[in-house]
Order: sequence, then structure tokens, then C-alpha cells
Amino acid sequence: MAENDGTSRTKVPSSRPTISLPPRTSAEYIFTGGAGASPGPMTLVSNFFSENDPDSEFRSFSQLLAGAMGSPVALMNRRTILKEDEKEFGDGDEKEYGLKQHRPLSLVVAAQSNNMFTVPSGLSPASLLESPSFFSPVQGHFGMSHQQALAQVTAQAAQLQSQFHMPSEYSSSILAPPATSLDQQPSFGTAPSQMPAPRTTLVESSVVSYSEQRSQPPPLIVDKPAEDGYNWRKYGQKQVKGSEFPRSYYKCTHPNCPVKKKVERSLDGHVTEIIYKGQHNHEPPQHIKRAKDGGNSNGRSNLAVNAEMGGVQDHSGNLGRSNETAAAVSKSTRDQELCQATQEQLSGSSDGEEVGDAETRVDAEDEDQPEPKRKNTGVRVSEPASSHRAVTEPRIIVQTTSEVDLLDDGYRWRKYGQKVVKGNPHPRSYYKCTSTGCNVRKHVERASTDAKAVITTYEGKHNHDVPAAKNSSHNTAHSNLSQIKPQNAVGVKHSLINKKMDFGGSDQQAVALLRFKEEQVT
DNA sequence: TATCTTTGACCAGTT
DNA sequence: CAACTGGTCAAAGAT
Repeated sequence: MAENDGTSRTKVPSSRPTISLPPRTSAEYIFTGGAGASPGPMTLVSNFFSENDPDSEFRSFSQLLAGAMGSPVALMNRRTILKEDEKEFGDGDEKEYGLKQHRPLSLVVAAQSNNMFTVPSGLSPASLLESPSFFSPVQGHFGMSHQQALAQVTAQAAQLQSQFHMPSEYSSSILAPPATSLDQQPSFGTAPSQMPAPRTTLVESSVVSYSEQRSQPPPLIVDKPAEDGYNWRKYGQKQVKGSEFPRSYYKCTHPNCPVKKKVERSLDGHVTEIIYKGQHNHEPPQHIKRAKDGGNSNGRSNLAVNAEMGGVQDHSGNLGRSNETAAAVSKSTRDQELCQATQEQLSGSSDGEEVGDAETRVDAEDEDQPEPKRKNTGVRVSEPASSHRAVTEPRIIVQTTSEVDLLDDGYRWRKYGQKVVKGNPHPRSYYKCTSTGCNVRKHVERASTDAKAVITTYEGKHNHDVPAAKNSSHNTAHSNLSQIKPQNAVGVKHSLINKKMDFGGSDQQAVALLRFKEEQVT
């Protein structure tokens, strides 16, 4: 897969286990109330259409704006945004910042309250389907083009996402390095928001070696089974090409918890790699019993270990909101297993920079390596950097009732496939960013329920700037939109639903409604 | 009987 | 468009 998408993985030499950080927390909770409940993409589409809130639906942009300004939330968001921008786009175009900082806020607020955004309507999305590249005329509205507005909104949404997720989440668990975090991390009961967020960057965590981590929190990690504190249900196993051992797929058994993990185990039972996806939306079970955890086929569980693990993970797996994913590394020889619990949260990176990805990956040592060594070696937490993205990612969906050309995102795309997906008679077109080395992809399709609605889903993070536009106006708009990605998009999958509505008249009256919704994608 | 694992089939995404 | 591949589903088997 592309490096940027969540699925991509870099496999580290097995000599050293590696953990890839999971993706950030999603704002899903905010929008949908629960990760587990998140509907699939298609579902979302239909939901949007049916869920539109009349009240918010026709709210004017200015109204939203007004409301937003008065809201403390707006300020907060703004601040955060700036921060992120600085980090991520330190050398970027400042003008764009200005835009983002000012208008978007209102949008954000609106989003929070209504989950919808109002933006000027504009272009037709229809063209998107037909062509990979989009440059549409800009229409002014409130002094800004549709695209600009859209871009901003989208960007905001993205940001929201990161913020929402984790209000707290981020803070504590996610960013803190795995083992170390124990001391720092609040107990489960602690409300996310309450926690100060020590923000450790992913990078930092990545650097921390398991051994180092362990040193701090002492006894926790024991060589035990690969327990990670959670209960898992195995739902599949497959021999994956390129890997010598079969890969087992597990889901967290907690109701509605979207977390999954993939475990590759050698014939003799050694775990060669573990990849976590998603964030737990619950506390780790504290019971000791998880006898059967999926984590290990061996089924060995050590209470002590579990407890420890649980603790660790708690941090990482914050309740619901954190992004984290706890990663437990375990490698085991038949007799022993090294349990490393590491958790990481991913981060989210609010920073946007590196965000954690959706996946937390742990590579265990090869079977060849003796266990002792593993221990010594310790787990290495590596950051996937932008490249690995979470598979389980929050997805932001933007629905517009106007003809806004969401596709005109400023990047250049090459169509590489088209397919009719189950549940939708309209073909889905697959596009890849044409920039060399950039693996961002997106697919576009018309909603099954409404041919005028276009759903665009982005995956990955661009590793480059928006290509120079042919005309400045577009460029600006594009840039705004594009910035979304770097920030949250990193492992995020964004879906934009563009629906064209009949406003009975002039387009000018038409108001585009954008809805952002995140969902955990598995 | 209830729960968990196995495993072939199915599907989305990619080439 | 067909072939591949990885991920998931779900029936069947095992405990």
C-alpha cells in the first residue's frame, strides 16, 4: 500500500520489535457517539441524507459564523489550530493561515453543535467523477470562493477531529511513551479533559526503546504472554504474501470497540509481528481473566502481566477517546513470551506532524532470536511517521447540498481504477496523487441514494505541497483544503459527500451544507 | 449449550 | 477488464 495510508507498513527487521503508533483518536464520538457504532461509508452517506437537521440545514454561513465567534470553543479551536499550523506548515503560506484561522472557526463551532457546516455553494461535483483533475471556477461568497470555504471547512473538520478526539485523550495516553506513561498518566477514571496533556511527540516515543521504557516502570513488564490487557476474538487467519508466517486477525471483544490487531506468528509460536489498529473506547478489562485472549494463541495469560498490561494500556487506551492503541508486544517462545506492553497512543498528533498512525505495530524478533535477547532488545517504538496511517481512522465526511466541487482539492490525480462496489450501483473511481513519491489516494463515487451526491474519500497524507495552481484563486482554495490532510489526514481517511440540491432557483441562494463526520474505519 | 477457533468464500482495493 | 492480494465474514468444527 501506499506509505501514507494506514495500511502501509514498514516492516522492521525482526531483530527488533517495532511498534507503529496507531492513528489518532477520532472525533467520532463527538459526531456519532461511538466508535463501534460507526457506520460504514455507505451507511454514512445515506444517514447524512436522511439525518439532515432542518434547522441546521439552512442555516446561513453568516449565522454560523456569528455563533461561532461568540463561542469559547471557537477560541479554543483557533488556538489549537494555529499551533498545529505552525508546526506543520511552518514554512507554508501564511496567507492561508489567516484564512484558516479566521473563518473556519465559525465552521468548527457549527460543526460541534450541529455537525453541519454551511458553506457557499458552487461548483458541480459531477465533473469529478469523470475526470481526475479538478479545477473549477471559483465563486465568491462572503468574499471567499466555495472552494475556499469548503477547504476551510474541511480543514477545520480535520482539526476538530484531532482535537475532539482527544481532548484528553491525546493528552495523556496517546502521547506518552508507553511504559513511561504509567507514572504520568492519569488513572482511568480521570476525565480526559482534565488531564493536562503532556504532549510527547510521537517521535519521541518512537525513539524510546522498550528497555528504556521499562526502566521506569519497573516490574510491569514481564516476560509473559503477550497479553495486552484486552480481550480479543480471532476472526481470521491468512497467509499473506511476503510473509513467511500466517497472519491472524483479532478484534477487541469489548462491545463496540473498533480495535483490531494482526499477529504474525512463526510455526513454533513466536510472535514475529503485531499490528494494532484503532483505539480502544473503553478501559481495559481489569479482570484477570482473559484467558483466552486472542493475543496469544497460546492462551497463556498471566494475571500479573495482565494487570500490568492493563494499566499500561489504560493509559494508552483511553476510554474512548484516545487514540491510542496500546500495543503489546509479545514475542514468545513456546515457553515464554515476552510481554511488552507498550502503548502508544498515537497520536495524534495534534501536531499533525507525525501523527500516529492508525496502526501500532510491533515487530517481534525473529524466532531465531533468543528470548532473552528480545527482552534486552526491547521493543522499539517507531513512528510510522506520516506514512503509516491508521486503518482505523476517523473519517470525516462532508456533505454538501450544493454543487461544491469538493474534488478540486488542488492536487493532481491519476485515475487508476474503477469498480462497482456492493451496495452502490454507481461505479467508484480510484485516484492516486500523481506527485512522485506521494501515495495519497482517494476514491470518488456517487451516492447510491442520490446520484447527485458525490462521496470522496481520501486516504493518506501528501508528502508535498499543493502543486502550483494555474490560477491563484484556485490555488488558494486548494491550499486550504489541502492542508487538511497534512494535519489530520495523516492517517485519516476523509470522506467528502457532495450532494447537489435543488434549491429551487438560483445557485446563489443555495447553501451548501457540509457535514463532517468521523467514523472508525476498519 | 455456549463460546471460541478454523477456514473457505467473499469483497474492496490494486495492478 | 481480469487477476491478485489482504481483510473480513460466517458456517462449521472444536472445546
